[in-house]
Amino acid sequence: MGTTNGTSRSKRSTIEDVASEAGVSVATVSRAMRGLPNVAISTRAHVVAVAGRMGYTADPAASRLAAGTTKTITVVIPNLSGWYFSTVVAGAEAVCTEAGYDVLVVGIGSQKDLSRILSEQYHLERRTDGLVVIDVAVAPDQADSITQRGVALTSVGSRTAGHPSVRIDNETVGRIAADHLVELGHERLAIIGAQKDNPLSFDVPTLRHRGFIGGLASHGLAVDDVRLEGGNFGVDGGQEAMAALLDHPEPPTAVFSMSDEMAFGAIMELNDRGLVPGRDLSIIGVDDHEFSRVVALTTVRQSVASHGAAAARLLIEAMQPPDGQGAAADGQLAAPIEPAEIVAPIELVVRGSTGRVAQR
Amino acid sequence: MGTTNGTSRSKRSTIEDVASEAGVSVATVSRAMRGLPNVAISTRAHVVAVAGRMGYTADPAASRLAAGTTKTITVVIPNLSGWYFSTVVAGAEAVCTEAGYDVLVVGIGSQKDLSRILSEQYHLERRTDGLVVIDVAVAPDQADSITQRGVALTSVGSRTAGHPSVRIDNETVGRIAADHLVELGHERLAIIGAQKDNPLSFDVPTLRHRGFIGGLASHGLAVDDVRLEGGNFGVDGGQEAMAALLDHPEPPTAVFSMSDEMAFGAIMELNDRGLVPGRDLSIIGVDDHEFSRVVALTTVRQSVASHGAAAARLLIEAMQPPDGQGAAADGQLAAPIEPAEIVAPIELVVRGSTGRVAQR
DNA sequence: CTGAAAGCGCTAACAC
DNA sequence: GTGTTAGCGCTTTCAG
Repeated sequence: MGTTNGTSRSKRSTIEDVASEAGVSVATVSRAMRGLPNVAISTRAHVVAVAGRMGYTADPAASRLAAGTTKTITVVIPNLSGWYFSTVVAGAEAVCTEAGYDVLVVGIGSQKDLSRILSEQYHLERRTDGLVVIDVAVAPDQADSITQRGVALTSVGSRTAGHPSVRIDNETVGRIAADHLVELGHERLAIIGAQKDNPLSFDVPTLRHRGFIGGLASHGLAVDDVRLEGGNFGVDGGQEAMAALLDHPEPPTAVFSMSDEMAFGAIMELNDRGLVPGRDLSIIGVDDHEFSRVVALTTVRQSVASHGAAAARLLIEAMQPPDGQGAAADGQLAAPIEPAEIVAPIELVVRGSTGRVAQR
Repeated sequence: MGTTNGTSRSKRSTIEDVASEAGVSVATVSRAMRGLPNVAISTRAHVVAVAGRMGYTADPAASRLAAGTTKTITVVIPNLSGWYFSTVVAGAEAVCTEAGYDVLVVGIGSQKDLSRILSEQYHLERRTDGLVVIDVAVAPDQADSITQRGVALTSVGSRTAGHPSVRIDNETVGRIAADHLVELGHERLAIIGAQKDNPLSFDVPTLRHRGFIGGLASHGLAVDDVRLEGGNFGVDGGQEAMAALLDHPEPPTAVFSMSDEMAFGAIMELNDRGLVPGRDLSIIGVDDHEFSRVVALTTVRQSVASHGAAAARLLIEAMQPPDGQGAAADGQLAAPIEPAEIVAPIELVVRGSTGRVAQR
């Protein structure tokens, strides 16, 4: 008993099916389904009901082509494995899915991959409505080109000028670590994870380093004595760094590891040498990795999952059409609202890996 | 100097632009770009060159609509955070991206979410060409409906009848653990992570359990003495389970933890009680988690990242058009090729957490 | 408030 | 081999 042709209900229903079934035009169905204005309240109810009964939903591919909007958010990360990144992604994914967005994940192995994504011919704007960029440096001009193409941008871990971001205050992280260690009486200190080279940049290691040094200074400690070791933010790097530190004739009594993962490696090295963390040598990390409590690592906690969620929310918000109701009454342009910059809380979590300086 | 209209090169070029610029029809451009047959070799070269010069690439949204194919693969997981899942995803993502597929990630909190994805109106087939399902049970009829909709399916962690899969032999996992412990002289054993209820199913805990028991039996050990504790496969669960075991008047001398993460929790509990793993009580896990070596956990290793990569490859292979060149010479139907079922290798990794039974 | 019609950019028959 | 021409299913002016 169909309206137009007698096709049985085997195929997936299209907007036309719904239109004829509801006795309205496709345009009306389209409006009704998307909550656009200019639809009689009763009409809308009817259409929605019919659509529901028929199990109709707009074909995403078709609406993408027609509307140029994708209902998709892309998460860009250096690599998916690794606790930090996957946790952030998990937080973001939950929010996006909840809001009806598909979540695309792309791993950026090298800076090259980034430019590929950003290149004209990748059709970024045809694939996604917004980008959540995690711990990837986006140059200002890249960022602008992204938004000019109609793609929203939010970063977590570092800020991108003019765009929303979620991050922690990395200098304070360093300062908290320094305070804690100094209060325990330590004076021979070292850092694992420091970026030895460019000491003026604004990247995470540098900021934490600066904060740490600053913290020491404010306690009247000489900052030149702090030994630095690199460490690629992985377990291996941490272990090697600690080994190097311990091989020195006069090893530190406390070390600040810029990530928990490196701290784990450092702790392994201590164990291997029969030293016990918190007694023979104090170590403090950053993150509060899920595993930190297993090895009783003192750390500066950040709640990574919530960072991802917050970033996703900012992004979704940024993607809402510029204005809803009251178009600026007077002729003034709406003041270019400052993009939200969330500085997430951090917190010292004291466990067994730090203790009073051992008297020698 | 354009061919048709004088629009400057400001807008992204379409297939028509390329066609007129190359002096051929859009159909030819389409064929040439996609490597389809029936294009003169010289024409193809020319078209590709022109397209390259113009920075042209097919708009994904448009080709999805027209061709019904998405060049997108969807990874379905219980949750993204967690070492196991994120590692599998990382492996899959790398392969998919390499092959030119976009990677969609969807977290399945509950069984409900799965059915949502699978429901008609989600237009699964309009969003993705294939599914990699990680540790999610897909019912046979669900699986069939998926492929009937033209979406390929591969699972990792468990097999789905009639579809490619990547998994390990979980019974052997249990057996290896049993062998190791028995060889060290242990006789009072326990399992952490056992599924106490449905002992006949084919899920992972059950299989490992069965293998473990079987292994003991083949050494002539009574299987009824094995204490079972649940444990949700997380650190907390492992800790609680170990606590329960130790509170028993006659605690085991060795325990088989069905995952490394639970083993970590168990080790915490041992530490808290001043017991040392491998001396006072032996514990063996499964996975070879990246942190297992940090706590010297003996474990049955599986190489998780490669599982994800392998699954992605199987999927991509399965999505290739049924046949390329030599259509079956005689009238026979091509034998319905058995879907590949990869049983990945596992390996005992002995570290410090297991040792000879302590003499009391 | 609603409908008609013109595309969105590409692919896939079908002719030549 | 190559060109022509319908659509894919939806959104969006533009009239009423």
